[in-house]
Amino acid sequence: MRSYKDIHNILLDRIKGGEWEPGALVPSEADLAREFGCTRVTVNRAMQALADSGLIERRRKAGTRVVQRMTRNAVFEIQLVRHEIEQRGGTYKYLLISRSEEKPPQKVRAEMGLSGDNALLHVISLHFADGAPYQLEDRWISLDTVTQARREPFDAISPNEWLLREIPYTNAEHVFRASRAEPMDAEFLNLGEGEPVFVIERTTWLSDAAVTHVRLVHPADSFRLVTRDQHGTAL
Amino acid sequence: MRSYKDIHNILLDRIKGGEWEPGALVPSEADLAREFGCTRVTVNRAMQALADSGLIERRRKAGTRVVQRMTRNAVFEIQLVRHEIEQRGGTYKYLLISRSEEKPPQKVRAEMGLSGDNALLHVISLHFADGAPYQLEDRWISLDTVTQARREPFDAISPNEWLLREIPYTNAEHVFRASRAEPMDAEFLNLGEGEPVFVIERTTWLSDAAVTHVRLVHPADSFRLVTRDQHGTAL
DNA sequence: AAGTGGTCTAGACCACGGA
DNA sequence: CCGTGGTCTAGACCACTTC
Repeated sequence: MRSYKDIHNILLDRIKGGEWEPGALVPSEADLAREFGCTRVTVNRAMQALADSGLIERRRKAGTRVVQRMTRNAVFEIQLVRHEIEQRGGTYKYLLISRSEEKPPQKVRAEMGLSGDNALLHVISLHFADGAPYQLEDRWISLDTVTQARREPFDAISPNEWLLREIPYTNAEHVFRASRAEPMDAEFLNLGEGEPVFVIERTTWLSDAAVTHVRLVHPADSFRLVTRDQHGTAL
Repeated sequence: MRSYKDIHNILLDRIKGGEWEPGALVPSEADLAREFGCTRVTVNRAMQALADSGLIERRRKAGTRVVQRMTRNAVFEIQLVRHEIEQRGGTYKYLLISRSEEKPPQKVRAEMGLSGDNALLHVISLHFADGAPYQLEDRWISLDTVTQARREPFDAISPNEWLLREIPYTNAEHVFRASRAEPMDAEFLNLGEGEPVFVIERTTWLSDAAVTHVRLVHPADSFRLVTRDQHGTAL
């Protein structure tokens, strides 16, 4: 018998192989169901998977077409810094640098979409791989959303890890860029000022409430982000 | 009536709201089906969506649990450079720098997983935004996989655009990093040597055959990669 | 109006894997 | 063993959108 996965793969091959060209109209579910000797539901499931991975577009009555758009998606996995390091067989160390309640700069406030001028929790810390500074974490935490953070010293566990363990989030925004080491970056990462660094800025929300905004700075030489992407592999 | 999307959202709320904590066992499909007054299939569909977005883990007999593993996926969209620039209202310009058949350096060969020592097509080109160099494209194209490339001069259309239009691919690997401008980068991007750049290296395959490997270099100041991610949003 | 995808039900069998 | 998820069928109704 043909499972929806079989059908998915067959259809995938037809697209990859060029049998169904970009923009082409694909047979209807009913036709394919007849062809494969199964129910329309089964075909539907295979096609939904293809649509989810962005290879086809479906519209009622208009039918299903192979996409023409020239964008593809790439997926990367967000891990704990600690796991990232340990997974490569490195030794991880964490160091708290400072922890205070402060009013954030305008830029952070804007990024998090905050309206009032409440103080946030500002935690700066450092992550080491094999004894060398690997990542500087400069983080702002909303005390309105994450009230528990007020009681957490962050001296033994990084905000990164604590938040990920304690606080769910629903939305995230990432910005990746190359930049020059700022004075603080240079000091803690043992770099000359202006040397290249890889910066990740991440803001997360729980529903509409901002949770945290963080700036993660890595020495350019010791950091790379890798993705491996396959068509048809859903998230 | 309750649709699978309703159920999906209800379950999502229970996870987000902390009613079902990380690691907790979720009721069985049969129980939930009774609770919502629908078929098990409908519940199954809602749960599959949650599993796809990585919020729950399901195992036969063991049941379904809210994940504890704290990795999440982020998705970014890969566009044509031209579209990227035009979408921001910028003016795009393309310039071919060189085009030749050469044996690639060992590093490129390894990245593409090539065994022989065939020559590849080596195309270097430059993409401008509003008159300023935006991206240097240093690309190797497999002439075995992409025989048509031999006849394409790439003087009017960039390899980036040509490949995306002509050649399907099935797998891709991306590496993102910050780096120092190499001599060639500095020359074409109007940078001082050693200044920070943002580098993307992409290799793509069609089934198991390598298609192309490219190194895309951007001045650090004018490039950022942004993602916006929501739970439950499949690819 | 009619064709196409979206979804549900009721019932069934199977595959996996924990106890 | 047996509970849980994985999947299929047959039939049905609905929702959308183009013709």
